[in-house]
Amino acid sequence: MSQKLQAPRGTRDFYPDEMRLRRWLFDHFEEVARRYGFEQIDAPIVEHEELFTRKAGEEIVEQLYHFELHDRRLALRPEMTPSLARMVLARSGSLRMPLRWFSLPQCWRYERMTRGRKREHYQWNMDIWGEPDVTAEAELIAAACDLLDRVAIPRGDVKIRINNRKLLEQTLAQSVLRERPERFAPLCVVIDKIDKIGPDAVLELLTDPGGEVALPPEDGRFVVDWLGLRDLGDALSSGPAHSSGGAELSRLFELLDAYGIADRVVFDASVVRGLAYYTGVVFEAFDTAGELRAICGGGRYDNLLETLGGRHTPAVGFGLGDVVIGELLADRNLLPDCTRELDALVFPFGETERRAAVGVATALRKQGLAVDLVLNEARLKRVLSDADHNGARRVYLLGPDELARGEVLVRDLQSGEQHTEPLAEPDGEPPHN
RNA sequence: GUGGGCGUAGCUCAGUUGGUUAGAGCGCCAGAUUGUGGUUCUGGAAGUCGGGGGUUCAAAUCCCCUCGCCCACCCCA
Repeated sequence: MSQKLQAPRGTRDFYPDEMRLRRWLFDHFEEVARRYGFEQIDAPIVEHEELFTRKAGEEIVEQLYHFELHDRRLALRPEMTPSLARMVLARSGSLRMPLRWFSLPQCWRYERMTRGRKREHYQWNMDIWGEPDVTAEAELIAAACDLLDRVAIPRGDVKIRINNRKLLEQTLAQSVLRERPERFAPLCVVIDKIDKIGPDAVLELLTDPGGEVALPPEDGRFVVDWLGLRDLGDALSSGPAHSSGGAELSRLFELLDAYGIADRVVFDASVVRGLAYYTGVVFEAFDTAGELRAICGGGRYDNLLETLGGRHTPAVGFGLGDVVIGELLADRNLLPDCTRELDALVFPFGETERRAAVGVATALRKQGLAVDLVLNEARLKRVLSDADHNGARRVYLLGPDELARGEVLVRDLQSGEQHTEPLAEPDGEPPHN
């Protein structure tokens, strides 16, 4: 096939087989969102590029799909949060807080591909606006856990690492960053890489005199040592005396215990996330086997609306992409067998019976059934074979004999049993989904 | 970006000392008489052997270039 006829690298076509799996996953996203009282929103996939450029060395900004059209600089959204913030800002006077909004945006990022990383993915976003308390974080983390349960990932195969940028910021504010608090965001962007490049490389970046952070070596060492903490108690005792960030974490873990998910979360001082706008609690889900990149990530971004010119509005959210969780499910053989489902197939033997067949199909469709009507003149053998192939439960057969008697012959494909029904009111069963 | 592997029918793949019309399984299509599927049997269609160039009497097979896919590393959400 000509290369120009292939989908661009890193993008996917969804044939019915794949689409059914996607539908299955999205149904779970939507159902969890519904159970937590979230309402769905959407926004344009194309935004003004400026909405996404934040100059903190974020990779997400460097990997924008962008283009210029009629003197406008536009970009495909690499994530949903800026669009969401834009929407909140536009109606900030009339929105009744707190808000619980979710979305299923397709997001784009131009980067080199590896396993679990494409240039396009669908990301389930769950956000709460207007709630400064960590009760919001707890609610979101619980929702993420519910999703993992719904797709049957064994408890323990995925855990959620939690940290609080505020705790780190408050710790560093008294020492390393006392003279340069503005370097905190770029510092977090660098720290985010620690899992991928290791502590030594992070130290190098932090202390690079030409870098955005440019810490003295001993200060860099202090930061990297801090990141090694995995026990909240240790972090609290070695942090500042009355850190609100530490107190938030203690409270959050308590709340998560109330949700019954204390065993699925861990404190990890090295988690900061790679986006500049996070201000407080940050978290990410990862597979405990360590085979994949983060499955889900999120956190609190209380200042984002202000940076767009709005009023200070607390907000917290997470994103969970379809690609990584799809890999995880495929690896564990947890993807369901989604077969096509069709309630009925209606078959007129010839054009003489078509009018009656249309009537049967219409009546069944009015009952809410999924009905395929054979559109051409076909042989019965072929029609039954098609019906079988397409997962139809019943076939409504209309030949000259049936028409003469004012009946339709109904064949159940599972049992092979047949019975007749009066043509006037064919008796479909309720839809099965 | 570097290294390695792969690219033959819709899919999974056979096919080397270069040698007639390039194969299998699955799938697809059509039959096995009159209006009955999932099984079986028979037959059929379908491939610029990823693309381009070169060597040769002759290339799926050898060489070069190129594109694409996979893995690892590098890099990075």
